[in-house]
Amino acid sequence: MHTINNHLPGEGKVQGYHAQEISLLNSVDCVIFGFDGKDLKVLLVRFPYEPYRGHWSLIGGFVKPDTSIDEAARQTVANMTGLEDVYMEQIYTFGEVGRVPSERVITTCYYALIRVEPTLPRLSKQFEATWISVAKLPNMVYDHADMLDRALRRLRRRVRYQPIGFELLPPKFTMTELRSLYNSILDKDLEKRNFSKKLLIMGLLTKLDEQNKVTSRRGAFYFQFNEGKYRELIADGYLLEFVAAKKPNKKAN
Amino acid sequence: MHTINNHLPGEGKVQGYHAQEISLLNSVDCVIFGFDGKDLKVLLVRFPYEPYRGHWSLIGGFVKPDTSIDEAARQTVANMTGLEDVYMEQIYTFGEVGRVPSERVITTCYYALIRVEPTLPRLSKQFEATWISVAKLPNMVYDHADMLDRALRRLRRRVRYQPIGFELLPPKFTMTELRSLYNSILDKDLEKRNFSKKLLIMGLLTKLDEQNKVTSRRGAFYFQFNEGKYRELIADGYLLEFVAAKKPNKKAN
DNA sequence: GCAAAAGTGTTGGCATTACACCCATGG
DNA sequence: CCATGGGTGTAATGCCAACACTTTTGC
Repeated sequence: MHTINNHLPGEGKVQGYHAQEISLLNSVDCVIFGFDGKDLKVLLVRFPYEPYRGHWSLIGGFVKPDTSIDEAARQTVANMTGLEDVYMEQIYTFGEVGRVPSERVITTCYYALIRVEPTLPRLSKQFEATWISVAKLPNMVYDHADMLDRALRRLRRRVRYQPIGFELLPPKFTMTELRSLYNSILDKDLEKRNFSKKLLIMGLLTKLDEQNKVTSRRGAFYFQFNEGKYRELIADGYLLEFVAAKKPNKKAN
Repeated sequence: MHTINNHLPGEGKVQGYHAQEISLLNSVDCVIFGFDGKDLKVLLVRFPYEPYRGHWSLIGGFVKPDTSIDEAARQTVANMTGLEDVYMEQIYTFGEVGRVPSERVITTCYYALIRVEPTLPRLSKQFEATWISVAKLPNMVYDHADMLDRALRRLRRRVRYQPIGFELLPPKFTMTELRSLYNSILDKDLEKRNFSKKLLIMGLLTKLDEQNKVTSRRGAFYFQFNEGKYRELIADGYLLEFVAAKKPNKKAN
């Protein structure tokens, strides 16, 4: 690195062989996905500055000199939702020159997977943070629509060979809830029997004695994600697609 | 974005609501993959500055205020190889605070796929640029080993459902050359009959009349990548894995 | 005539799909 | 007793992996 094409008059205070380089603004934006039991949602806010005041926007923040970009993304999510230790993944860095009209900003986009309910009390006040269904997204500032698009495609792909979907559910969930989640992420209608069959055969779920009696008369058994089994599977080299997803998109859920 | 956790004393010259933010150095590093007909290689250089002078390094450059990061990566590859219009993909952005000891630098990593031979005359002088087999990588400066690792994993995954492998081959290639390429990327020994069968059934290859008489007495027919067919397939929703890759890793090639 | 690479067809097993009916319960 | 969602088994299909022999020709 740092070998070529990099000789401009310096402005910064950097030393050594970086001395002549110009520094730039860096930010992170977070696509916070949530699942409310029915639809896949993203957490959006109202942009607080002119000329885009009031437009929908992802949540973000600038990268400080003594903070890693991962940490900046983590803090962004924590500030907005109150949640720590959230599953996050870096998606892509947007570095076009004019993507933010007023300034050159390089923005790294992350997604986070969280559960919707625990955030609900903490939200709402800050910039009207709102859970919005990914099925009907509003217009957004800057290139945030691109970010969301990339995040969603990444999630859809990732969910097929890693059990990250569990991050969007409470620790205990019914098979129907799990399938409903996958249906809304993949925008497919996965076949009920095959879905549970596959998950159970792989051993990724532990069936509990407890039942959810709320949504049905009969009651539906709760399951837990079996993390030990998952580790075992990937250690053995299986990180297989674990959700059949071949049918063309019917109506989800 | 730009809503929270971002209020530090300003140093930069930015205006508006960014005024108090501090800017950082941004660079790009490129993992340039090449295939010499036998092994998958990366193009590395000798790092030119102390205290790492002479250590192996990826090729990179700083991001200028009026250049996008994609463009910076493109220029880096062009400067080092003389090649334009190269297949490139952004991999990941490395933003840990201490990853470059002397300075805070945020680096976005790309990979590029090119053919080895056309670069050979142009290389060598600049920082001893050298094609090195990915099978036996040397130690590298900073976190470049991590970059290479990520790039390689991305390539291995990508190559299974997008025909990017063709970018590493000349326009005309034999079935054996193609298989040899996939063998070295995936570090597997793909079965000869099944490999050609699958490719041919998918219609992604056009068989030419011409033969390569160099590597065998009998001669091997050349093929071309059928890009139209590829577009047709993805338009129809097939972006399937098109290389069988189940066998555990035997010896490649 | 033989070494060296190219080329090709068939089969068994497994995974995936598709499909329909019974169960348990609260009201 | 019935409406609602929960839960399960089987058969047909297609895809993939495994496998071995023939062809060509330069030397």
